[in-house]
Amino acid sequence: MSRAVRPRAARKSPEERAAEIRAGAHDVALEGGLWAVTLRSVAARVGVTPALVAHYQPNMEVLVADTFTAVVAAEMAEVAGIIEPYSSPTDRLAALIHTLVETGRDDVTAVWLDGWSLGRRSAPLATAVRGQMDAWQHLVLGVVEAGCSTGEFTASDPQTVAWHLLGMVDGLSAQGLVSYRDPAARGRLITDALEHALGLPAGALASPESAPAPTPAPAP
Amino acid sequence: MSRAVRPRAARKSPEERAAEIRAGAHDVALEGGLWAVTLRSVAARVGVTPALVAHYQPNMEVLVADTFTAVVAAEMAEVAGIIEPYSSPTDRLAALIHTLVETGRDDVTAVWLDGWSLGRRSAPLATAVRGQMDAWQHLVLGVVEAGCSTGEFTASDPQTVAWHLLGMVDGLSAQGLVSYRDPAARGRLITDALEHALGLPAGALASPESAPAPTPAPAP
DNA sequence: CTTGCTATTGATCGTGCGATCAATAAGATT
DNA sequence: AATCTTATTGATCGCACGATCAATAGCAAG
Repeated sequence: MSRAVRPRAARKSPEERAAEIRAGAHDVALEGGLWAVTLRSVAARVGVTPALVAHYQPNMEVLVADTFTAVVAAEMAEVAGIIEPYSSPTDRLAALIHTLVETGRDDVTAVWLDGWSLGRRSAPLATAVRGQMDAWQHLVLGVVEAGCSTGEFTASDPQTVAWHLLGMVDGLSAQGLVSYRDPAARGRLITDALEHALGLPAGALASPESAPAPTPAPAP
Repeated sequence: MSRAVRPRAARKSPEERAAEIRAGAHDVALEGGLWAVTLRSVAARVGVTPALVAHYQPNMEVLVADTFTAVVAAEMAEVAGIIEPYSSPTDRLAALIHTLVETGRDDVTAVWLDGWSLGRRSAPLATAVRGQMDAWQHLVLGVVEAGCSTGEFTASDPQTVAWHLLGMVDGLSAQGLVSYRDPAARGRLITDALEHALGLPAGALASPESAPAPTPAPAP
């Protein structure tokens, strides 16, 4: 099989090595949750000694917190990219819900759960978690407010609606980790509730047509 | 301070000792979450050797799963007892939401989070978690259906409403663990959403009068 | 008082954790 | 080619985990 002994790691610039370690921690977190992010697991993933990982980090508490932020921020950027092509706030919201709830994202959900759980005992992590929750709130709020501007949505308090959506997504995603009900049912529950909250006709937030409205790409 | 050496534990009947261990695990879980439920921590809590705890359990996986069930079932029984005295479904629902979200239950919330998280890797725990989720669904569904019967609530699908409520409670409680917003705001978000979903007038689910309608106790 | 049953213990094994530090060797500089 | 800088390592510490097992000691029955 694979060789039992690890060759000495190539010498790299501190910046490059630090980036590798961050990436390794990222991967480990997606595979095993934040609890799995340990000196040894990250070192093995990067192909390096645990001592080197320790050398690049003040302590594991901050590596875990930073990794949480990286994982969640990356996911948010990805989702933002997915919904961006849709032209109307309604379609964007539908795509957002569909993406979040119905396209297996258990790995990121597990990271969120660990963040809330571990955050009780790690101040840096708790701060990171609150920061990402605010970022998500900001993203969703933008869509809701846009819909209110165009008149598509009817909501007296967009802030509350955004929070409502995220609260349900968080709760139902957590439930999904132990296979409670199926993704489609979870999606329907959320779309129904949101259509209600936004004064939309039933079905308005059902899965958007798979091909997003094409945004003509500017010539490079 | 306290003596450094532990006296030999008194000899007890297996049933009694097993009950002590269950109780010890229960306490440990409430204090530190399911991750803290370990051979050594439970043994220390009970005042006994780790080996004895191991002796009474097939392995830690099942003790953790059983402890989860015990903690959550106890909480549900407590909540059921709190809302029972209220006479109308509306008051019962208001009391339920108020109790769940606005009276610090971070300890039990942490146990839920650990259940979802650890449940990914422990089959017995995952089963236990699903079982308790069903139990909660049953409790809430009873209240919602009662309200529909009396005509207080207008809901086409009580199942969905119950799930909606629990999904939000789970999500917002998790958020609360890292001090995201305050309990009152979380409660308001839920009551507003549910009043909407149940066709209730605004404010109908606001915190019930603190003194529940007295149920005449039967003479013993 | 002696005997038998068994609840309880102490010792121990192997694993994985975070962390530290002197020693090493790869690459850049001269 | 010799020298310097520093990225990387190996060794090690102390701790906590789950698990196992022969030895011990408390209690009840005889």
